[in-house]
This record gives sequence, C-alpha cells and structure tokens, in this order.
Amino acid sequence: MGIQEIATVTGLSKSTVSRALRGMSSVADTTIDQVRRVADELGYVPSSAAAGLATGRQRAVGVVVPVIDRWFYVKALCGVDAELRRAGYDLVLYNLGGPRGDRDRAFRRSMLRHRVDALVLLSLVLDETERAELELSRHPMIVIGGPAPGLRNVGVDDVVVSGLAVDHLHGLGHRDIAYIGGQDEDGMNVAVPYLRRDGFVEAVQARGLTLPDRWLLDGRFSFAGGAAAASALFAGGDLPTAVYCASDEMALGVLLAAQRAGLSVPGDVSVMGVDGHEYGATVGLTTVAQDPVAQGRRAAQVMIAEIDGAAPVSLPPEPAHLVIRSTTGPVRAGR
Amino acid sequence: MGIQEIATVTGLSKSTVSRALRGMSSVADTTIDQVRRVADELGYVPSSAAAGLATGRQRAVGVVVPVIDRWFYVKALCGVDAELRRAGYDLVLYNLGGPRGDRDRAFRRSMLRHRVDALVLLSLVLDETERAELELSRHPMIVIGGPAPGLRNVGVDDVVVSGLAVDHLHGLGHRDIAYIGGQDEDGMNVAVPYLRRDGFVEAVQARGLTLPDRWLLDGRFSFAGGAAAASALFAGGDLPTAVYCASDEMALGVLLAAQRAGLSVPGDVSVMGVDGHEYGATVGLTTVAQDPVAQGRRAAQVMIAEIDGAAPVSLPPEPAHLVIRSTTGPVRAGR
DNA sequence: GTGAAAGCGCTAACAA
DNA sequence: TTGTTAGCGCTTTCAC
Repeated sequence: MGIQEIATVTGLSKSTVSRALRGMSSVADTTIDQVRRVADELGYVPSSAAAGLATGRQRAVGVVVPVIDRWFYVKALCGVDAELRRAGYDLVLYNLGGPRGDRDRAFRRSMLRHRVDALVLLSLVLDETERAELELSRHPMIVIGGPAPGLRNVGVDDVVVSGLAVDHLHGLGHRDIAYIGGQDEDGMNVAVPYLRRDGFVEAVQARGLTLPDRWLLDGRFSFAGGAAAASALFAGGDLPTAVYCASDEMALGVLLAAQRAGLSVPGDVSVMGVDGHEYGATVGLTTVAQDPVAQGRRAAQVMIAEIDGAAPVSLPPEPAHLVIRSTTGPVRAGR
Repeated sequence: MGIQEIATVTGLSKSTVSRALRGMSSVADTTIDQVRRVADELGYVPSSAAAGLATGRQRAVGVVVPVIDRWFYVKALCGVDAELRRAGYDLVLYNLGGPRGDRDRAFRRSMLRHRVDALVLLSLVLDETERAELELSRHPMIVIGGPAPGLRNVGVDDVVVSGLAVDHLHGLGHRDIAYIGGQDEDGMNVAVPYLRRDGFVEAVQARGLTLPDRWLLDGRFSFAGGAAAASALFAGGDLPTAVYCASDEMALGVLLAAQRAGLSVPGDVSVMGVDGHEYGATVGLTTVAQDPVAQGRRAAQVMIAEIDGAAPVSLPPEPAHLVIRSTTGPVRAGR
C-alpha cells in the first residue's frame, strides 16, 4: 500500500522504487517498467502528504477569491485551473465568502498551512495585516484583476478600457453618454470600478463633452442593478444617446430596461459594456472584451515558474479590445 | 518555525505543544495560553502535510467538476465551500476540463493521492474504470445532481420537476406545449436532461395532450442554444402556446427569440424554465426553482460526517418548487 | 498534566 | 544503476 510494499515485492530498495516511480533517468528502463507494473498491480496510490513533507513542495497552488459566483472569477479560475492541470499541480480554492465571511480565520487557518506552494489572488484587496501575514509565508503570489498595493497583478488597463469605449461611441457621433458603474459590494477589487469610471470621465472630458452628474449611475455591477439604474435613467427626461456600462452584465440589464421603456437599441439609445460575457454575443452587445481565462493562465504560469525558482517578473497589461456588435450605432439625426 | 521551536522557547516538550495547539483538555489552561501566545509571536504556521502524514487525515475534500463555468456547478461549489469552511476543511478543486480534458490522468494523478478525505462529484457520470478506481481509494463520496449508477446522490427529482412545470402550464389552459432541452455536451450528467424530458413527455401524455416531434427541441442547455431553438420554432407555422425549457438559461434565450420574432410573452406564448437562475428574477421568468447551494452544503455535510466515521446515509430528493412570475399566463382566448 | 520515543510514507544526500 | 541512512514536522502510544 506504500512504496515499501513495492520495494519488497520487487526486491528493490525504497529509494530505487521512489526514483523509478518518478521516472528518474538514473534508473534502468527495465527497472522502471517493472516497478510501474508492480505498483499498478498493487493499486499503489502515492501520498502527497509524505512527498510534500519530504520535499517541502506540495505541488498545489491556492486560489483566493472574494466570492465564487461572479463571471470574472469563474473565468479566471478556469484559466488558472487549466494551466495548473497542465503542469500537474492541484488547485486549492480559498473562498473568503464575501464581505461578511470571516476572512481572518480563513487566512491563518488554511491559506498559510503550507498546503500550497503559491497563491493566486483574484481581484483582491488586502488590508495591511493580511498582506503582512501573507508576506510572512514567503509564497510567491500574484493578483488577477485590479492593481493591489504591493503586489504584482495581471489584468487589463481599466482606464484604457473606458477610453476605447468612449472612442467608439464618440466616433459614432454620440455626445451625450451616460455611465453605469458603481461598486460590487461582494468583493470586486474596489480599484477596478474607480479606474473604469475615472477613465470614462477623463475620456469624455478630453473630448469636451458635458457630463451631468445624473448620468453617472450606480448599477452595482450586476444584471439587476444595471436594469434598475437604466430604468430610473429612462424614466427621467433628457436622455443620453448612449449608455456605457462598466460591465456586460449591467449592459444586459440596460438592454432589458430599454425594452421595457419602449426604447429601441441602438435607434433610440446605444448601449455597450465591458468584459466579453457569453450572453453578450447572442444578444449582439457591443463591448470592450477582455480575456479572464487567459489572465488566469498567465498568472498560473508565472506562479509555477517562480515555484521552480524563476525570478519574479513584472507583467504588462493584458489586452482588451473593442467588439462592435449591434447595440451601438450612429446617433440618430435630429438628436 | 515548527512545533519544536515553540517547545524550546516555552521549555515544554513537542508533545505538549502539539496538544496545546489543538486545545486538548488534558493540557493545563495556562499552558495552552502560553503556547498559543508564543506560537503567535513566532509566527508559527502548522504544516498540513506533516499533520496529514501523521494522522492520515488531510482535512480537505475534493470537488470534481466536469467543467467549472456552468451556473449549477458554480452554485453547488459555493454550497460545498461554505460548509467545508465552517468545518475547517480545505477544498481541492478537480476540474475534468470538459469532454476533451484528459480525465484519466486527472483521476490517477491527483484525485487519489490521499490529498483529500472525501470526494464530492458534481453531476458526474463515471465509467466503469473510473468508478472502480475511485472505489479502490475507499474515500467516502457522493454526487450532486443527476443520479449516478452505484453512487449516492443529492439532487432534485427531475421527473417531478417537469411534472410541476406541466401542471402549472396545463392549469393555465395550455394544451400545446413545446419542450426545449437537449444535452449539455460539456459534461452535465447525461441523466438529468433525459429525466426532465421524460418527465415532461409523461406529464403531457398523462393529460392527454398531443406532442408532435417538432415540439421537442434541442437547446444544448445554453442561452445561445435556447435562443436558436426557439427562433427556429417561432419561424415555423403552428406555434405552441407555451414553451417549457429544461433550464432557465435556455428559457432566457427563448425570451430573446420571442422578442425578436415579435411575439409577446406571455400574451402570444408563455415561457418557463428550471433552476432559479438570478437573471430569471429580474426578467420575471417563471421557473421551477431548485437550490444548488443547499445541495452543495448538504453533500459536504454528509461527507464530513462520514469522514468522522458516521455511517453512510441515503438521501431524500432535494426540494424544487414552482416560482410563478410574469412569463407565463393563461392561454389567450381564441387560440 | 507532561515527556520520550516511535513512527506516518516519502525524498535526498552519500556511498557503493 | 542501486542501496543506506537520515530526516521532513507532526501525532500518538506509553510512561511518569
């Protein structure tokens, strides 16, 4: 049931069996074959605890998420997972469980238990204590999503993202553009919403457009929130000709609200989002797409390299690009 | 940096420190306090590998998913996670990576490495070899979602689910009901789609309704698939008065298709789904809701109990209930 | 209430 | 190419 059994059955020593099992080149091919065969017959299952204890490497990386059920996190998780799987690493998922989750305990209790060799933090903002605690653990770590003080991150440049969106709308002749953003209370990196909004405001002002306060709306980064914000917007007088949403989910909500308000899209109002959510493709939503799966892969690659001793690298922003579909169009003559 | 340091600093023995750290009652309270204080000062972090090796318990459970980015799996994962966190267990995520993922390797390589004490399989159908291999590992295991041969499962009764839907529509006067289902290629338990469809066919026939083949459509369990199937349906002549979808995502697609076809909902056609997807609430989708988070919690509870030696229990079906919103209504007079 | 010592199953020098 | 010998950091009898 352990390496020892195989040793006695084959008449070899534990060490040779261990080496053979790992296919080390210093072992005779015939020996390797024999050991593997016997291992199979015996139904041998390696113990990662023992291996980990002996080597100090767990062959696992931890992924820390503020909450699980958000489009971005799920996609990024997929990417991290794919890369880890390729490299033969296991993935330990640490969910902070939202703002009400007991982060402290989660931190000490598990993440630091030497159970993982590196940490990928999804869009996470840590406070001082948390950072200090993690630093102590000397794990390589990286964050995906918004920038985090003192940690490297892989992610798009959110200011640029908003610039791309405004470019597109402005190019279509839009001068009256509303923004729906806000904060995702359950834990999106607080920086991202600000960056997208600031990028928007900047871009709009750079083009000399006016931006009344009532066109800066809060959609809580959710479908329902986007719908609610847009309903309010559409119910008032003085409509914008375009609505830029800081996420596709909110934009989908805006589309719903427009339909309910009897507004045609893009006839009466153009709508666009950010992300590249699957639903967007089928409803024809124009968006600034990013690739969170690729970001996840990238982060995992970097972590694996550093576990293997590579020097920490700094990372350029990930690409984001405009995907023009059918929810944006030229501003209607007469408006 | 280990238990030994604490021992030398406090002048106690390794064993006492170990006991104190775990708060065992045979240790003097003062000693416990002292040990804990010193541990904190030293920044002690326990090694789960060492503890696992010594005890044979990893305090971790594995969750195996066919793919990650599906609503149901994500929700169930949340539930499992919440319960594990409560109990101080870690969650190791094994993603089979869809049908093209190299399941074999995934199985042997990681899942069985004694890294976890139990396994929660999400909506998974295993082949003989896989089952045999897992059985060998002697882990407690359970599946969430569709029934799986030879394994316990927690999940709704999918035949009943479809019955509830047909009940509702029939009660509104609908006699011409189409069904959109199909298979989710990327790995949903193949049994679930069949059960929902069979439940539908059964219920419809029990009420003496006719069901032409062309009203049994394939929506691939996705938003885009539902939209495509419904577009085809709405483009033909001889419309049903209601469409029952085996998932909310497909139903959302149907809503989109109806809008595009110029059909009013529920005026021209009633639409309903299954699941309880968040988006459904904001668009007003009638559905048969289930609670995958609760199912995840339940599965995790059972696993934890069995790790602690509880006898395997068998589980009653999880509840599912009709949520009537605004996409279903009485069949229009004259139809 | 505490300590000494023997592992848990593997890897990694160091020899041979 | 293979074997010997120590551990990795913790838990757990068994004594005291």
